[in-house]
Amino acid sequence: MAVSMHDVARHAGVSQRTVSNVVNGYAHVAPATRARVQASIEALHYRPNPIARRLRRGRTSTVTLALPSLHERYFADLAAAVVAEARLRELKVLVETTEGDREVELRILRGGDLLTDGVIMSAVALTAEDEKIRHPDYPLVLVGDRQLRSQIDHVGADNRRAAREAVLHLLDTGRRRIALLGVGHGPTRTFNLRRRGYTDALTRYKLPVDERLLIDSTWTRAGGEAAIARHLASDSPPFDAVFAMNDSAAFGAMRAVLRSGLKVPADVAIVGFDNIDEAHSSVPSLTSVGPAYADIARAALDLLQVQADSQGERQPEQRRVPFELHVRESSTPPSRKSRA
Amino acid sequence: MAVSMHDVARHAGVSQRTVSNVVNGYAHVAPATRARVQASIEALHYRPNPIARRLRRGRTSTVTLALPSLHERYFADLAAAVVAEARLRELKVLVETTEGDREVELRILRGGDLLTDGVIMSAVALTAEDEKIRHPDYPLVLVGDRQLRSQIDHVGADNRRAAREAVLHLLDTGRRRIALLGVGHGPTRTFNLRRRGYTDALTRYKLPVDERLLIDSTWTRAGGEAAIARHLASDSPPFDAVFAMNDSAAFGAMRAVLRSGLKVPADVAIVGFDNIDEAHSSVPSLTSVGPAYADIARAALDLLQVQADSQGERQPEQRRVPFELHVRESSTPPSRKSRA
DNA sequence: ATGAAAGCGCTAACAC
DNA sequence: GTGTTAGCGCTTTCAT
Repeated sequence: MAVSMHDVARHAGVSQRTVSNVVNGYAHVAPATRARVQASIEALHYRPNPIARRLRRGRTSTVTLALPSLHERYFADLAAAVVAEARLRELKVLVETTEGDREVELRILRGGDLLTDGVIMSAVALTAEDEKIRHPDYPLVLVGDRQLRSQIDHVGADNRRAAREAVLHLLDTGRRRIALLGVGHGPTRTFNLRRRGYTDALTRYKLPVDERLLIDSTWTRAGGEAAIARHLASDSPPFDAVFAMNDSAAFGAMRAVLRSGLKVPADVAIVGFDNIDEAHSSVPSLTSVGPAYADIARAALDLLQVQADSQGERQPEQRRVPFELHVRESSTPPSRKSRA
Repeated sequence: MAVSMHDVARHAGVSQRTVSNVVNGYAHVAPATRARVQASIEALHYRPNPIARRLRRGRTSTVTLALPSLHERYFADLAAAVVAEARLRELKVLVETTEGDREVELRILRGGDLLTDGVIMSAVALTAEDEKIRHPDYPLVLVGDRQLRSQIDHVGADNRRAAREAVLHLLDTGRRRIALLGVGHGPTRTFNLRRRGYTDALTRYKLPVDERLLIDSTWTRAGGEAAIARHLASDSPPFDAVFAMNDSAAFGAMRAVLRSGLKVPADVAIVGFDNIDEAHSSVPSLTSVGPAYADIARAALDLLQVQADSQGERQPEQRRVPFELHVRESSTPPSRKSRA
């Protein structure tokens, strides 16, 4: 067995209590005593046993992060953010992968093994019905773009606001005829929110929505390219910017625009959604809105803390965190120099 | 407080010992007793306290995985593999990110907080000198391509064998004049191992090494492209395959080959190293060797177990795990149909 | 087959 | 300012 607090106490000729006081940096320890205890700690190479401490304190200072996988960049980045934010709060993070397996998600909903102080989960297989089996006292926060759950705290990104910011960026840099690419496809809820953000921005500038600039297209590269090419070849009204529902469609649009002989961003600015890797490596690089991972992590850990502090008589909360707009070459104002 | 084993014992009218036996599935419990205890467990919604169990058992059944970051795909994939393999062994994984900070790595070397049963670390800032401060009894395994450490168990990938497999694949599919791209650059040790693998393969086929096919180049896209373009434009002997020291150089090579009017893979097969994302999305997709994450995870957890079981009188071990060859379009034999 | 009880290493309430 | 000590909830030795 390793050396315990008791051993140190004996070695220093004090009580265990005093050793504990020294180790935990409590006040009211005579300097001489403290020094003696410190010496014994070093002499014996004493290290406090964190498990005993956890048992005694009744808290683990650890949270579980349950994700479908770590192979997708989105989840890996989210995990990185949670680990970083947890570190600031002196918390550890236990990572579990669910592989999107409903059974695994259900087990976590029931409290898993109760090993940590709570769980942050990105659930993909749970249904609204499943909520009922949730462990009543075990802190749990859901993250991600899934449907709102009525009874469980949830952190999601603010699609409407993100779209508004993206479009405002285009308006702020002088664009006035902004096409919305990806209409009629994608997850309905998500699309509606983003379209509303598009409208919000135009309204802010007192501009009407021109229905002819709402371009029907799947959220794919091929779909975006075909739709934009078709638009450009037709007698539809021209645009000086494209706001695409995701980056794939945006890249398709970029290709169609360039092939038509127009320049990006000089003639047409392009903004995408999701901020995929390619967005910053493409030529020109693509302006895009992406999740603000640090904000998500912070909100999730905050909610866990709130649950731990409350005695159960709370109403569940939905926290919307903003996306981040990454301005790149595809929308750099024509008047400015494009960045390297 | 939550309901404890003691509560269940009282409720069922048995001793705590019997409840423990039931919970842990021990034999020698009368069926009737077991049923009664089970009923009480359910009635009271009893869940064993894992922290108390860990304290008592003296094991946490948890390992720490310390990585520089989770943003790089390599580390995220490694983490995914460790989590998956740990799950099979009924172990939990605590993830920490070091940000490549030497102080953080040193703290882990000293045993960190001793919270888990051991650490798997991908160290990037430690020097050979640092080894000395290692905690003597705390299981630690280093993973990655760093220099061999004499006193700490280490899991690394087998560069020589990987290169040999890659070149054998080219030879097996009929290539006979295989250029080695990236000579004179990159990490010396890594380069030497991979070149040796190249030679091994040729030797196996009783082919001589043609010095003129050892092409000097940085391990970058631009470097690879320039070097191959130069070679093709000169009167240097032609090749029917290129084995590049990494995928970036391989993509450069691919571009140079295509621009010269030659076809990939019909005229020239190309194989890279690292298996980066782009390798499977490019057109044509790139054959490449990459780390076998599952093998790394398995070896690392095995070593941790070995250390836990041994009483310190072991010699440190270096485990070399194989890379995996991902055959894609850039080296698909001309005789076969290229896959979609 | 089951009970009684010690004790893992720590924190903190209670003394003085 | 420091000592004494009772648990936190569990596993497990020693009984019977």
